[in-house]
Parts: sequence; structure tokens; C-alpha cells
Amino acid sequence: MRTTLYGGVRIVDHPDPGNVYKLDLQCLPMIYEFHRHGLLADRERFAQLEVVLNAEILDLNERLAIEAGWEVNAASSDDVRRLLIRELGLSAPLGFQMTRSGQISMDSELLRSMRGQHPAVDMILRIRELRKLLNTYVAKLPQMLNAEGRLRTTFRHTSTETGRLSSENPNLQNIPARTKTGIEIRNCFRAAPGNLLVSCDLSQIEMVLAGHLSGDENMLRAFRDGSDIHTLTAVTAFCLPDSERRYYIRLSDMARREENGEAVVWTEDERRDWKQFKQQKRLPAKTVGFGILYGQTASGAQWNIVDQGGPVLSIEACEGIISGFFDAYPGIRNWMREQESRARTRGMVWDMFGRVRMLPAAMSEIPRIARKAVREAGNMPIQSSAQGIIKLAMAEAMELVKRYRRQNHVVMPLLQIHDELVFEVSEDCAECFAADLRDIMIGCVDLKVPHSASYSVAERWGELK
DNA sequence: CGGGAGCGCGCG
DNA sequence: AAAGCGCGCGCTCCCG
Repeated sequence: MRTTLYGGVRIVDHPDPGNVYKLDLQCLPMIYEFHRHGLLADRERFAQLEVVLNAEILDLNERLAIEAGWEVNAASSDDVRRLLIRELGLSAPLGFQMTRSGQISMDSELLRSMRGQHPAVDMILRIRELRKLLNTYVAKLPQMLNAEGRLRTTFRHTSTETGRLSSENPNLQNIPARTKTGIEIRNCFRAAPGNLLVSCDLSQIEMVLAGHLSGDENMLRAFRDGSDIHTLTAVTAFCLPDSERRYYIRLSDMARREENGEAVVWTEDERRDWKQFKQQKRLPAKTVGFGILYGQTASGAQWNIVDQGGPVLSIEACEGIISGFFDAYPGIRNWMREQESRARTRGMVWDMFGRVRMLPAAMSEIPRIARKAVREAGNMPIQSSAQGIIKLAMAEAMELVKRYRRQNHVVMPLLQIHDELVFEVSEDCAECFAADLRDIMIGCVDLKVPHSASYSVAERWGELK
């Protein structure tokens, strides 16, 4: 039994936080490297992109004004509400979400669900997307370059609740990646001539850790066999009969092998069935699977499934998928309950390295406050453990960096983006460094699941992965 | 005109 | 009514 003070609170019987302090200390040399180097930017390319975006936004704004009959500011949710709800009378398939101040929310999730009712919806979405990219990144970042044309960020390593790093002035952990224009922004960052960018990330690390921490046998087996987790969840959650179960698991296996570059022969029926299963069953199951790690409820899942192009499901159906997930992986349910109980009875949870998060709110008598804390309790050990693994890898990778430097190679640690590390490395050894880095990210910790990491090498950031 | 709340959205 | 975890940051709107 150990009694210590943590955050000014006396607590009994919790893991030794000594390892955490060591972890945080050991990753500092690499953070120093991040600060020292910065990312090389392509001014020319930024400038070109800025012209293109400006033109498209201007054009869209004009067309929106014609459509509406007045000058709508897409960045003003008041304007958007006035146009779409009051003047055009549009409605959402799942009803409206309210903001804290009691207004109907006009966020992109809701707008996407109203697509097709009126052309103004798509225009507003597109204007929003482009304005965000232009104002936050394309017009802003080039002003922040140093004399060498490199962009430096500041990482904070003591500011988050889960041990994650945060990045500010500017934030280089949220550079766009998901859209076509976003990738063009990433392509404005590059390695210097003679160098290449290397990135390596931990695959599905949070789901892997859910398996490791809970010890759930079904999930461990699934990861060991390399089967598709979301298909397994789907067939259980939707209560498919045995024959269909086996059929779809076989199809998911074929899809995986095909992705790995194997030649796979599909019949026409199989193709059609897989495509339908993927959209109608696997997508909801996948969405729920991620949501569960955040404590998502049925109504949250319902919105999310629609948002990602899945079917409109009833609340009952969503509840069914969530409980189906827990039936497929009962160990996860028990583990989640254990975190909830730690939060409710002791006001704290901790991760696999002993990092503690105090959650006194979980003891609150106000249900909304307590529920929020319980969600945080379920997520923290997973997010925090993932971060611990990356910090271990950062410490070990620093030795790798020194070894390469002794052989006169250029190696510049550039960024940590939560489950990913980015380096700039001389081109003659980039591939080799990447493989060594991957081995460190896998080997730095021993989990019940053999986890994996994947790397990528390219000249420009947007070409990675 | 600066500060801050509220909203929205980029990333993992 | 509430609504999914962790961040940083830009714009709008309102206040002093």
C-alpha cells in the first residue's frame, strides 16, 4: 500500500508515478530537437495555393449571395441559421442539435445531413472548408517562417490531461490531412534537397491498448490472427446467423488479403455482398468501436454513423450495436466498469505507466457532470498509455539519431503527432532509418497484443503514407 | 479598440 | 435536456 500526495491530494494504493516522471524527462532531448529544426516550407507553393483558394471562395460567395438573395456570411452561424432554417425551412433527418445558448447548431455535421435539400447547403460547407484552410494555414503559416524558410512550433509537454504533447504558435499537430486541399497544404512542406521526410506511426494503437489493458480474449485473438475487428464486431452486434457470420468474416479476410497486394478472385455476388455489408453493417460497427473508447452514447453514434455516410439507424438499433460490441468483447465492458468504479469511488484513474488523472467530478451528484467524468475515466488510460509508448519510443529513437549522426548522416527530428513521429533524414539512409525507427516503436514496449507500426518515406509531407 | 465567450473545425 | 476523448486557433458577436 502506497500513500502519496498527487496534485495536492492524498491518495492511497495507486501505481508508482516515478516511471511517468522518468518518461516525461527522457523525451525532452527529442523535443529539444523538434524545436531546433522546424519544418522546411515551400513559399512559392503556399503563394499559389493562396491565390487559388481566394478565387474559389470569392466565386462561391457570389453564387451563394445570388442563391440567397442577400450577402450570407458562411462563417456566421447566425446568418446560416437565418438562411437555411428560417428562410428556406430546411430540416435535419435526425432532428436538431442545440448549442449551449439554446440555438440550433449549424455545424458541418448537421449541414452535411441536410445536403441535397438546397444547393446553398453545399456552398456553405465548401466556403467553410476553404476559409478554414486559407485563414488558419495557407495565409498564416508563410508569415511565420524563419530566415532559413523553416517553420518552428513550440511543444508543451505538461499541458494535457493525458500526457500528450501539445503544439502551439503555430500548432503543427493539426495541419490538414483528410481532404484533397488539405493534402495540398501538407505538400507545401518538404525535405531540403538531398533529404527525405520519414514518418512512422503506431497502427490502431488505441484499439490495441483496449485489448491489452482489458485482456479481452476475443480481441486479443482477433489481433493475433490479424482478423478484421470491425467485421467481427458487426456480425455479433447485428446478431447474424452462423452461416452469414462465417461468410462475411471470409469476405473480410479476402478484402484484407487484396489490400496487402495479393491476387484475390471475387465472384460477382461476393463483391456486391461485401460492398453492402461494409456500408450497412461494418461502418456502423466501426464507428461504434471508436466511439466506445470515448464513452459515446447511442445518440452520438446515431449522428456519427449518418455523418460518415452510413445508414440512418434508430436509437434502439444504435443501442443494440453498442451492447453488441460489448458482447463481442466482454472484457472491454468489465474494464470500462473498472475505470468507472475507480473514478466514482476514488476520484482517479491511471494508465499502464502509472500516470494518474484526478477526476473528482466523477463523485458529483449532478448526473451530467458525473457522466462526463466517467467518459474521461474510460478514455484517459488508453490515450495516456498510447502516449507513454510514444514517449518511450522518442527516448530510444534519440539514441538511434545519435548513431546515424556519428556516421555523418543528417537526421532531424521534426514532429510528434500523438501516435506518429516525423523526421528529415539524408536520402541515402532514409529508408534504413525508417525501418530502424519502426523497430524501436514496436520493440520499446511489450504488449499482450503484438502491435505494429508502419513507416513511409517521401520528399513532401502530403506524399507520406 | 482589446478582451473574452461562443461557436466551429483542423488534427490524433 | 444532453449530446464523444485530447488539443489550438480563427471568426463573430458583444461588452466595457
